[in-house]
Amino acid sequence: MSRSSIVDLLTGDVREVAPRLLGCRIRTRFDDVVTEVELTEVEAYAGDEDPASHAYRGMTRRNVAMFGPRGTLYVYRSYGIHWCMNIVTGGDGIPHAVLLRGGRPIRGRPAMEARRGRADRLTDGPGKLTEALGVTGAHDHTSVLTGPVRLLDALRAPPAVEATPRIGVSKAADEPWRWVVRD
DNA sequence: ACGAGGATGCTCT
DNA sequence: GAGCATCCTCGTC
Repeated sequence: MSRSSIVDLLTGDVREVAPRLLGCRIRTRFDDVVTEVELTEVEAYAGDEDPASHAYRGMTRRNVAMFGPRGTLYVYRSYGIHWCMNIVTGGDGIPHAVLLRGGRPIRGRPAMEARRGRADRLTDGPGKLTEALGVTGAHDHTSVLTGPVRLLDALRAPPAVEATPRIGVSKAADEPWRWVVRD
């Protein structure tokens, strides 16, 4: 089965799509400053089937973007301080999404260091990754297919991945819906 | 290596 | 008013 487009990449059950995103890239371009990472850590959130999802109880002011088309970015504020980013996979009003939790910088490292205010631990957490890429609430509801925050296919063969329970959730804490690139 | 605690603000009950 | 899909610093071992 071959992949013909990024939309195809995002099509399917969110628990199949999420691990498939490992090795793919997120590239942002703001005022001609380009930063790019290769994804190494993701989590799946399965809407009304998933008590840990922000969309478990339906649409709220915060989570509207999750009900948008496949490829919509859902950016929310975490613990009052950080921004975290998801890519919507459900489409058709189905609020399934993949939380981007970590990556490896492959382009624009100086800009990432400037945004993070340090030179180490640039992208090894959802808040850090989002900050390094310059993504904020202003980008909520934009599309990773056409917007300033772009999802790009992997440059090489898919990496070996490993499934674990999700981080920091209290509901459905046993579901192994977090995937990381195996070291 | 690991754990505790603080910063900080918004969402939903 | 409670509870966060977190991060950082500073203790201690």
